[in-house]
Amino acid sequence: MSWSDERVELLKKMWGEGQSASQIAKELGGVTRNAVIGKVHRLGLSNRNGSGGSADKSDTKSKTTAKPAKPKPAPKAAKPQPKTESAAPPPIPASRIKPIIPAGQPLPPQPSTNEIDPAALAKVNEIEKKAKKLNLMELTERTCKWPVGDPATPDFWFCGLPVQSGKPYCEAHVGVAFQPMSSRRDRRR
DNA sequence: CCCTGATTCGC
DNA sequence: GCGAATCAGG
Repeated sequence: MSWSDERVELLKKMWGEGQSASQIAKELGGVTRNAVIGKVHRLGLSNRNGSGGSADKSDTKSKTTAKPAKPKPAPKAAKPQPKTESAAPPPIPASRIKPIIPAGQPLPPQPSTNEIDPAALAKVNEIEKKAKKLNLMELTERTCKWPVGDPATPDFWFCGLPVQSGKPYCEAHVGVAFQPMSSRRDRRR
């Protein structure tokens, strides 16, 4: 496989969208994430908004062969969140979350959507925009299994983003799924 | 352990 | 130019 124009385009697009190298590699097919990363570097893309790993990689002494030196060219000035969003009106119409779990797995406590941390909900709405939208078959042990939409419609899919820990959901969904049992104003009745 | 990106270096 | 191997970090 070579880097055809189209493939490079897709690479750029996805990288720009913040997709991970491995995800891009999967999408392209025929390449590994290393290939993607290598290409990204060669293309001169590399850091998108500072995030992900660390931009600072200390030089690694001498390994096997003598390494001359590794001067640290100071990057550009600090970029305070470019926020380059042109057309992205997130109306979020019927973005109702109706969690329904595939098999016998920990069910998310039906979010009442009114007793959940608003910030957490906002986060969910945001990540759901770039969810992988996997179907049941594509779920793996480490893809977020948070269901979105109505299982009875074609708009049903699973988040599919990388799960946070040993949990079944990604960070955002864990946020709304595992609300600290509190705020529950113990209203005896 | 899973993942991320970064870098190096033989091809 | 390419990307596996390796590195470094979360």
